[in-house]
Amino acid sequence: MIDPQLLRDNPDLVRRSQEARGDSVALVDEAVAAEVSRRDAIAAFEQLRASQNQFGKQVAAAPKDEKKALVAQAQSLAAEVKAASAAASDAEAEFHRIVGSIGNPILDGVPAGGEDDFVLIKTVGDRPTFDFTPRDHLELGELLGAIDMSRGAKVSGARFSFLSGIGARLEIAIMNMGLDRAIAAGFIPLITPTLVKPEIMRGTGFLGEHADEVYHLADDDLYLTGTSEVALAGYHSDEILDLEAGPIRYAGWSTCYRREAGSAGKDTRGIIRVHQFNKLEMFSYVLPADAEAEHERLLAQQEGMLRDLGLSYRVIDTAAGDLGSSAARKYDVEAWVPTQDAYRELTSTSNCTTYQARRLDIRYRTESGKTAPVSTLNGTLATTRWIVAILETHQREDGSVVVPEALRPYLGGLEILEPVA
RNA sequence: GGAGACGUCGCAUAGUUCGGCCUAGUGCACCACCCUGCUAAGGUGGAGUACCCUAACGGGUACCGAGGGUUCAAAUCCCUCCGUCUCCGCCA
Repeated sequence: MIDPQLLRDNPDLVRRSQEARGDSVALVDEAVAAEVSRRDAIAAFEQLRASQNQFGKQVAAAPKDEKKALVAQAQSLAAEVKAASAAASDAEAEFHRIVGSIGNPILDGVPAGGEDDFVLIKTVGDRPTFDFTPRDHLELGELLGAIDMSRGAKVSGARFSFLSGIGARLEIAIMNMGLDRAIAAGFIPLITPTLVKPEIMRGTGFLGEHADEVYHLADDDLYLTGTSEVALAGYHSDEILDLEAGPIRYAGWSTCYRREAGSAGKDTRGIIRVHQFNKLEMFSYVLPADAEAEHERLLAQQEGMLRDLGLSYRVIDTAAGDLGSSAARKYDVEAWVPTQDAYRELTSTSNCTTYQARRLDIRYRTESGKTAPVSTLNGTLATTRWIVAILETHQREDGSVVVPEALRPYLGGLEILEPVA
């Protein structure tokens, strides 16, 4: 949720953000109006309630013979209070509904527009070149006995896979490499629940426009998380955190589930876009003033991983329209995928400023002793999809794949992945 | 899945029998000040969260796991749900 104070003080800033995102600007004015009626309704209710409380004391103190008359008198007041109370909670709900649908105001410098309007920040590493026709990740995966899509489809349907043999080991290796680095950088490992309650899913902002991307278990009213960000953000919900000693950082390890509802026909081959994968996610709770610096830290962690895995990549500053509602800025790190002749997203890191924390009620104590929402940030540190870029980048003519040095310790020293007979 | 107990303002507890004197008492911890010649004890006061009104001082409302209900009035009565613990059953 955005800061209601911002709505009063600087609605223009919110309007500009909505505009850049391609979202409704009129919503801002609706929100301002809803705020006024909310306050009026609350004031009216509280005044009535105060007089009812006063009256209650009179009744309690009155001698027996006067009580009956007083009680009769209080009945109409009670009805008024009830009506005013209902009006106040309606106005409150309406206000939250409207304000809740306004996206996090973007940070300075975030480009306006949609998916293609990103700003390129940097390109790192030489694109691999081959003196043979490179195989795509699925062909390689099958040669290596690492990826089995057809059995995935047999058991669970399209967009499900089995990682077998070296494929399974490769995924665990990537995840473990990420975990070791995360621990070294002060992140606390956390294996998170992947089923969460509606309020947590809503609080993290995933039940907005993209609600159809989320699996829902109707019988239990629980949601399958598409990223451990959800559980990591919910972890400290309704808490007041002590950030005196610095940011609180977690590395969440979980399986992720996505319906991929809007991507029919897109990336249907291999494991680029599947319904289920594993991911190690960084998540930081920081003071608002430290959020942008933390964002750069998360990005640096991600770049370190890609660089040491020998991948060629670029970093982009995602355009406003391509941000989730919670993010005020998002950097994607995209690796070069030779057979697609394109950069594909391997990691994403978002600065949600205080937006997510406000929804989930995560606060810290300011110097004056007041409470204020913290800032939250998240970023991928390792995920199944990386197998795609690693296989394709480091492949050789015979279908074998050279293991990047940094990854070898996690594969028992294995240097070359050899095709199975 | 069955039976039972419990969920109170940081922690621990009182209050729930018979609704109003509980806008919630007490202890510990905490903060400020006082006293004290000493790493202690004592005294006084303060102290939760959110929202609303106010220039400010200050005032008001809500919150006793969550949500409904009964009532002039609910921590206290009723219903639903959630969580914790104990016992039993079932299953990897």
